[in-house]
Amino acid sequence: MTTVTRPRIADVAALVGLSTSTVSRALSNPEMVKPHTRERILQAVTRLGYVPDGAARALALGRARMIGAIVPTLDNAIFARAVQGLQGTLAGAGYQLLISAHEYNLVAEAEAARALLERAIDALVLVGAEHAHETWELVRASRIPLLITWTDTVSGPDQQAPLIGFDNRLIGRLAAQHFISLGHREFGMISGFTRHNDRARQRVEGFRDELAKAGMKLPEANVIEEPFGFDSGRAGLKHLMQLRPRPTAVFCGNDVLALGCLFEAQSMNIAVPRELSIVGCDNLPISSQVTPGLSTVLLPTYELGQRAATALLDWLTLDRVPTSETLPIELVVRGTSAPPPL
Amino acid sequence: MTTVTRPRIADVAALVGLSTSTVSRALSNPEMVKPHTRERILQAVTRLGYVPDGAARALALGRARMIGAIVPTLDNAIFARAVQGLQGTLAGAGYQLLISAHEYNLVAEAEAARALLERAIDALVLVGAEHAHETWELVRASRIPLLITWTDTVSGPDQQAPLIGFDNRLIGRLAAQHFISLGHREFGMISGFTRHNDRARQRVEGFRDELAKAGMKLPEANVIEEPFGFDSGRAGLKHLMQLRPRPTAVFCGNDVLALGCLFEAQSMNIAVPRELSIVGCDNLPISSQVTPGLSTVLLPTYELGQRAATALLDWLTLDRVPTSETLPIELVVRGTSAPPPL
DNA sequence: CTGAAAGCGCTTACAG
DNA sequence: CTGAAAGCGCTTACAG
Repeated sequence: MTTVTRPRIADVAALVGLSTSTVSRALSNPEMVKPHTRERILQAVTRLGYVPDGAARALALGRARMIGAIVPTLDNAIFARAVQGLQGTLAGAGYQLLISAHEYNLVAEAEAARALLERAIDALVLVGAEHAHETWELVRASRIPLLITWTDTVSGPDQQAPLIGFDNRLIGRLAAQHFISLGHREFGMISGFTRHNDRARQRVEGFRDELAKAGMKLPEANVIEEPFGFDSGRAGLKHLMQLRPRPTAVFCGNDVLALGCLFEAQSMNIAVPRELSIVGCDNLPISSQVTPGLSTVLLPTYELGQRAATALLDWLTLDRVPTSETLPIELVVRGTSAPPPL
Repeated sequence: MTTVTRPRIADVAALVGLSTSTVSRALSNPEMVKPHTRERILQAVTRLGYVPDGAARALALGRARMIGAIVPTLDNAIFARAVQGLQGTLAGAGYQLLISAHEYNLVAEAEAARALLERAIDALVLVGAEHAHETWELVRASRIPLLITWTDTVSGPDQQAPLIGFDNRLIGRLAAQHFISLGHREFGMISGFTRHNDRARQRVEGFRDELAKAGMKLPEANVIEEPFGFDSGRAGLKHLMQLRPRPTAVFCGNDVLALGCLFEAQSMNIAVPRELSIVGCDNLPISSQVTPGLSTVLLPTYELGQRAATALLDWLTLDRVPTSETLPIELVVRGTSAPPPL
């Protein structure tokens, strides 16, 4: 009883006078063991506080019931929420989540991928389709299922990983259509860094393309790239407001930027929406709370996490390769939308 | 070359004509292998895309270089941020994070604990000192290091896990002192559920005790318990504003509640801070952005995550049991603070 | 500096 | 229904 190391399956077996085979079965395939035997084993398990060793189990079974996920950051509610959806659904099916963040650094992402692959994950979830060459190689060599999220567009020609995500170009197009329909003619955009970020890039492209279709331009100078964060939204607006002609409508790559932009407008005494319209992307909980409410493109990110989880589970347990999927998004119009000033 | 399973250490060994022992050493203890041999092995590793099997490695070594962490939710920036700090620091030292959330349900927490313990974690991080009996038993039986965070107060008499956290009573006391010094005499509090949440409970206690010291009361009816969320902050304020005498100062258990409270005050046309003062807790990034800025107790949660990580690393690698630690907190006064109306 | 062999703690055909 | 034995893929004393 005064063991200093944790109990092993052999300790349980010894206590009840049975073989480790039977104890193992009682735990993994209870129906293969006589009820009475099973009872005694379960009691011994509780008495000793026996918890199976995951490494040994994973080695014997060839799967660890762990999923790896690498996200840009957890320090943005939108990813935290998606991870929450992913983790909760996986846990419900007996899978645990190994999580890593790379802070928008694709080299760090590759290192994270290696670290996770070295820990016996059964599958890997990545955000976006743009990754370091090494990341692709590692995943390919490991031969585990890879699921791409957040985008519905492959980046290389040879990629065949299933995608569950959003049409990021459409996000920009929805914002542009909205502004155009309100009558705006001068536009600005505040984006996260587009380098190594396909989602950010596509949002800019979609916004610009839709404007072009209507015969309007989004000059390079009117697109501000900043790291994500409230202060970046603020700095972005300061920049944009110095341009002539001054933009009357600003699309922000996500709600954090858009809220920073909104707060800065208030600091600068620019009336929103009378003088300036703003559209964000994500629909964070806070976005409907602020005054005026933020117009934004709603992304169902919690559902994304859940869908990614179920897709992965189907893949792993039924060997059914998921079909790629584009989740529906919609523009939510709130108080930051109005026609341009006369 | 057309292997359908991933390469094993034996494949690498075969390719270079050496034993698996040598390949293993080249990877784990490079200095034990002749440089030229090492080179050849590394080339073979790259060529085959060999990544060691984590389960086998963990079984042989007796440690998996994985840490488990269970938090109430990731859907609150404050925990997401702490997890980010924890994960980043651990990854820097070669440890990966297995994460789980229990949505403030201690039974779910116990299940999560079991699930993580079954996956060969080297240590476990929990939030708060109040847990299901089963959780304590599981951790004890597993004999792995346990680190308690977010609080600096043990709950049972027999607990000896190190704690790295905050003085949650002090949080409430700081709010009370602040309100008292402004001249308030009628108080309200909006708290998360205190049942099974020692942090929330202690914040209420600290607030109430400090008021009592100054000869003032916080009646039961003036403490509103709601789940965490903006809407709860809103609902809480609606309740409080119906009380007579009406509170002029409201302390909220966290910033999400406080912001909801602030937004509702604006909806109800209650002037903040002229008619109502509000203090929150956490100092979320958004709290300094809104107008008026939210007065709050700043908790260094990112640092908490980092400190927890380094403490754990010391414990695991140097066998140095961490000493418990109370992280410094401070009241940040912003626009939601003012003397009561005459 | 390198290799053969034992061992980490499970699971599961195979036999009985 | 139960047990003896092999095997999962590594690591590491031990020998050379």
